[in-house]
Amino acid sequence: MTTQFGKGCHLHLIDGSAFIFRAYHALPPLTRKSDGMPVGAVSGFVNMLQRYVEGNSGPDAPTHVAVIFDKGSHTFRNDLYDQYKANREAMPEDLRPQIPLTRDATRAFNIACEEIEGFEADDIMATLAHQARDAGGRVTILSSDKDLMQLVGDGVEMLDPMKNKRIDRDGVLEKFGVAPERVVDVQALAGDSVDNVPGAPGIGIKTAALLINEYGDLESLLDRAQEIKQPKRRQTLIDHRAQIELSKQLVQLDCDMELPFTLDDLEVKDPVVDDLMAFLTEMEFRTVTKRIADKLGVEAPVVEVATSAEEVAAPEAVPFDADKYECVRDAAALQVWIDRIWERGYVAVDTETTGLNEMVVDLVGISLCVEAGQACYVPLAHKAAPADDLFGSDDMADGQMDMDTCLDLLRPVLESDAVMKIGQNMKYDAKIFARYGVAVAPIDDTMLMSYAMNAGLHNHGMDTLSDRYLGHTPIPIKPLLGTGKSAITFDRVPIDQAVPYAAEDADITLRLWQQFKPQLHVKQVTTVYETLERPLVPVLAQMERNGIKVDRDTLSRMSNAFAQKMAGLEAELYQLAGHEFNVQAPAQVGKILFEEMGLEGGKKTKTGQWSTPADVLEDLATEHDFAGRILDYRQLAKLKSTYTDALQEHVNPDTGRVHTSYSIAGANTGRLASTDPNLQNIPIRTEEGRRIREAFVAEPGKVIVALDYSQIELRILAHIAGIDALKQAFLDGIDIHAMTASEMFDVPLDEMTPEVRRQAKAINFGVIYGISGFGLARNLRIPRGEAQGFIDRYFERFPGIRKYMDDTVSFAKEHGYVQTLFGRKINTPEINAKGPHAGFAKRAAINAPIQGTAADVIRRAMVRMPDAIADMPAKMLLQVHDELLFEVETGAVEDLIGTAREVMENASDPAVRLDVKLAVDAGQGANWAEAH
DNA sequence: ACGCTCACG
DNA sequence: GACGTACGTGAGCGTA
Repeated sequence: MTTQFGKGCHLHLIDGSAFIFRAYHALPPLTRKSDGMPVGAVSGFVNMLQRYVEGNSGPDAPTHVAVIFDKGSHTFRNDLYDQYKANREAMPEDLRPQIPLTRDATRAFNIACEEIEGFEADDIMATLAHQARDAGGRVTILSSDKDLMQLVGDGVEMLDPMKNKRIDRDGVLEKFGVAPERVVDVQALAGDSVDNVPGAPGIGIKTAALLINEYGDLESLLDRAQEIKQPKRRQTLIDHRAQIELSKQLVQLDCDMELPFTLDDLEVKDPVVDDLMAFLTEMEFRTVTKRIADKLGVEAPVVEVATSAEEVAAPEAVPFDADKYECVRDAAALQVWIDRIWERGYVAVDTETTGLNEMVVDLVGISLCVEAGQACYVPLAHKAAPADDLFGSDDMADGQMDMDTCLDLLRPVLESDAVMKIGQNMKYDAKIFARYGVAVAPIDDTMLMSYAMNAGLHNHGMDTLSDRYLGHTPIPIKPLLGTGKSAITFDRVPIDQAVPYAAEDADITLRLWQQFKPQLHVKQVTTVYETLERPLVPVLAQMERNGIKVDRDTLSRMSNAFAQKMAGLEAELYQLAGHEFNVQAPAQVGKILFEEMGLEGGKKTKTGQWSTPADVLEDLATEHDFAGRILDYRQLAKLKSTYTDALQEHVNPDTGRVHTSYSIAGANTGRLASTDPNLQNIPIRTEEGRRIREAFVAEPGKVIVALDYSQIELRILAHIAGIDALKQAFLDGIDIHAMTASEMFDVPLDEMTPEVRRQAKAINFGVIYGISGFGLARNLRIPRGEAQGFIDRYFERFPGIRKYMDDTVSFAKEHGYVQTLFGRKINTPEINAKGPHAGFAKRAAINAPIQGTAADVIRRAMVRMPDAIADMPAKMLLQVHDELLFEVETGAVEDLIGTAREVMENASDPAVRLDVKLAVDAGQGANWAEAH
């Protein structure tokens, strides 16, 4: 019954993207009950298709129809002009997962559904319209996009589906002032701010049409531009000729594409009722399913809708099956996966490497997963022989793709805006890819999703998440790599063993994502995830890759000096003790102090050993030199081993710099943590330790700049607890600890003694930590009763603080979590515990909103910083909780300080209006010691 | 592997 | 009435 497309045929071309966006914006967010999948746009899309189908009767009915979609964001137009559509807003988060479903919906209606990588839907429609016209048929384009108006004429018309208004030649003339053939000329001149087509500055559609009508076409106009009377207009056309010609190329649709299908493939077919009903049921659309079933004259299938998330069993589990994972060994096999990724719009990615330090390790292989249970591993650099093979052990194993070939094939998907790349701790993989020249974006991260939802409940490593949320224990890596000295790197793992392990990681990640993504809304942490967690990934990746220059010679000299002093102290200590012992063993030190010397005040740890912490030794030091010497020795040993020695090992041989790694999901409160090495605890409190910072230097011609928030936690406390006296003090720029002391002890500010101020300062910090009489007493070394008196006095003067504390604890007891000002949730599972646990949990709950809000503030500043300083010769290097460190060219220091301070001081805006202004102190110098 | 101690905010 | 406590981290060392 197939008829050849030709005279008498009528082709309908539906602009799929326009349908999707209209559907998305017309409907409120709607989620599928069973799993929370957003389906609002799909529902709207289905409605529009249904209305379309219903309206297709009578003599004007189409014989052929197709819905045409965009695919990928990179087209030949981006090659012509990299700014094409560059200012287009990113696709909304909850729309992206619905895109593949709109394809499914179209197929469910048995309507042809077409898209071609690298081309816009407009080009496909242009080509089809020309083919149909040339074959003698009629064409109707269902779209209101003015870019398509150039196609109108000779049997091609547009139909605005919203206004139900047909647009023919006259309609185009009305809109553009020229015939359809000249529409591109007008667009080339007028440009298009939506698509970021430049055009000619200062010329709009009206003027453009005037000029084209006068000179006939664009080429003639540009050739004869000298003749234009208005001087400004003339000059614009002469100056911007290249830009105008480029614009024409951008707006000109491609009517001669090679299509992998023919018009005949687009013939109108009746829907297959079962397929359509199956799709609607799967989407859990009750009303729409019933309506369409009625229209089709069939019984509506029962759509089961769960009443709450808890009642729903886990989405029917596809069992984990390592045998199903594919090993991808050549380009053809990889291409199959890439095609599937484009079709899906998302992919879970995992990299395997030769180690854990992403600045050093080599890429060994890549895993991909597009659907639960369906994953592959692409081995790239596995060695042929195991490590203990003495002969030819560096030969590559057979059957692996060439690294560059693989990365070149994957790069388009990994960099495409249209494909979401899903990872578990994506910062790691993104840094690896970055070193291989691939800029992975956009990304989702299951670790960060878990962190946003479950901070405080458990850690967010893959093993934990898989066990907890998928009920599946991942294949352990240990048996593959071995332990200790005989451990091998992943490139020595035989490929057949690597495949199940590596592919499973991607499979797990995808399943976690499918589960977590819809839950972000339910748990109301989407904004936290999207503004405070995820955007930090590229920012931190860049900072970590920047690294900071560390001068090994400086450290080395200090290390030698420390060693000498330690040797001297060691000898003295042996003499004082009367025998040799291990100075660094607390148990031995305790034995000497509390048994051999018989000193009082010793306590034992829960393991039964003598305890010798610094504060105890400090008290003893007044009685006996031994304790003081131990303290001195310990300080030096700490500085030497942790800083001057270990830090040198962390200098990267390629960059000469130290590259820390930040954990985004480590600290429950939202703070970052720095590891390998920890650069957030470089000494500063003692003069000797502080000198370590002299080794953190700027390159020649550059300067280290440090900006830190002044008293940010106390300011946040003043805001949250609404303490007017504190707010006023910050407003007036008064010394906040002195003010506290003055209020508490009725001492005028100008008679304040350092001792009284010190006590008030301890109380201020104590408040932030969830103060207790015992803790304050120990900190200030005063009797417990006296400390309690201070606290009572404090609460009398600042009753808002006590209220904040009580309110916070009762909120935590009721809800099981506390919140920062920006909505970050910190779970408090122990808050209702009995016994000593309870005290910990209470204090943590009191502290978390304050510490967490401060953490949120600096995160916001960091996310905004790269754009703010983009045109400055400056790099952001480190974050130390309330401080950001930069390396800046000497001439740009003041600029950088001005801009970065602005970003930091206003970081809470516009989400939160703080009653207290945030203040930022700045310093600069050749090294970190000078900058602080 | 774990506890102790100590470096930072 | 006793208990055991300042909040949040990471690293190096000694000891099991």
